[in-house]
Amino acid sequence: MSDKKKPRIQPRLFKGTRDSLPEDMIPRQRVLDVIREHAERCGFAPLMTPSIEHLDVLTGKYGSEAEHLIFRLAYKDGNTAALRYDLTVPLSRVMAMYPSLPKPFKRYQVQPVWRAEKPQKGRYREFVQCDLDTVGTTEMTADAEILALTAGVLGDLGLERFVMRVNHRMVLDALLDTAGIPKNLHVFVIRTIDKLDKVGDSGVREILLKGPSGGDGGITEDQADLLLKATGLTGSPADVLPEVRRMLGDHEGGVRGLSELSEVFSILSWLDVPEACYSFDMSLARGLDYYTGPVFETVVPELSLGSIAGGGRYDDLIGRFGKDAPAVGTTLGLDRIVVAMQELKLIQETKTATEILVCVVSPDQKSDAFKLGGLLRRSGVRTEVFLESASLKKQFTYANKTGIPYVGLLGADEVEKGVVTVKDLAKSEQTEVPRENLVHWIRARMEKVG
RNA sequence: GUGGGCGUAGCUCAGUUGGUUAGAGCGCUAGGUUGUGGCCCUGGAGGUCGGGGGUUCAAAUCCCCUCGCUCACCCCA
Repeated sequence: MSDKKKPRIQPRLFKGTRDSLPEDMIPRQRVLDVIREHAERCGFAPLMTPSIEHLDVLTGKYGSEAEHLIFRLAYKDGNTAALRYDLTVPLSRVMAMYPSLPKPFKRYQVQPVWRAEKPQKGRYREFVQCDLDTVGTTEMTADAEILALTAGVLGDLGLERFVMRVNHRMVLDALLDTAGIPKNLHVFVIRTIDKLDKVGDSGVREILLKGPSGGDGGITEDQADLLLKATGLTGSPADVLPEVRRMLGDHEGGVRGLSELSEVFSILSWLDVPEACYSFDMSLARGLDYYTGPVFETVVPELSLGSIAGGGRYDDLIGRFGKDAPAVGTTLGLDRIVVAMQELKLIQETKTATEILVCVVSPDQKSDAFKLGGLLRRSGVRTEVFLESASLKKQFTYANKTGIPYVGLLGADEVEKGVVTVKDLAKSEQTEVPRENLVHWIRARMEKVG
């Protein structure tokens, strides 16, 4: 009857959003488990904040470029609210609101953020971020700990060939000062340098010489030479630090930035972070306005999906809410990490967590099936008991499509003999297992698989 | 905001001088096999050809407008 009627509302997704079906969620949860484990192992505590904030809490923090990308909400009488753009600004608000929190305050937070961008490959309007931050200390130990934690997580996930690029905002500013670049061109120059990966030295040089308006008003040839020479200095800290120091001379901010970086790198070595996992990279800028000290960004060079993590020190951000506090943190791009792992074939496709489906062979055996299911579940075996009275064909089809590896059959014969017939769907092998051995039997097999 | 590509079944797509009732594969569903899935065979359901207007005896096909998706730039996870 009404089957014939078409639904009036077309099911569709809002631009830039997607559904995470079980096959997407299962690997994501695995990644999340690793992140959570590492975070708590290092003393980071969980935090959640609302998705919606007052608009003025968010504005003026990210810089004019990013500011357009804040998702604004209008509600009654022209009041304005917005969806959070990242997790760092909400944390800053929390720190300003609860001054009695013990310092240093270390927290991790996993929640979606929203950006009103035009979506494209690997970029969405809603995506999940996982942030790790330490508030309340200016010590570089905090910066280094966060980098080490990032490396630990990525290493544990099997992403071996990642590189954490590290730079320092003060060093960058010192470089521009040393080159004699006027303050009003700093933002332009830094943004241009950030494009090195894409357009290369010559492209960057061209843009720099032309200036922000594209005509003249750019920097001089000599300045461009100096900048490109400096940004070419990328690699092991032991090699690069001294050269940069020579280049920047006595510039006060430069000296301070370099000494902070060298401290960070020392601590990383104490923490046994392999040298191959990080580099000093003079070309790293980071777009967000609120960074004040070390900045970092993690990439997997063999993949072209942008950065999978990024962060830095933001000592002045919390102060804008009235209560000063230094802070440093990183964002792990949960979704992108999963993509990276998929592309590197580090995730075996799993559609279900269920280990065995207990079939209801006939209505008479319903109680036996559910009793067995209960027993298995109490023993920690992930068990489904088929909920409907249906043909075995249908029940097997369900197991097959869902990806459940084992099927248990408990009919009159089995009940009488005190066994369960278990079929391995992948191998198409079937055996009778005594009821009391079933838990052990499954455990042994599931562990072998992984 | 600026450019390019694409909209035909749930999905991936065929469908050229405009011409009967718009097709395939996959998926879904029922059966072949009433204690057994994946393979195979047979049947079934499922389409205002993105939407609107125009040209024409006739439009998925040609023209105009519009909406949507997508990729790139910008910026970023």
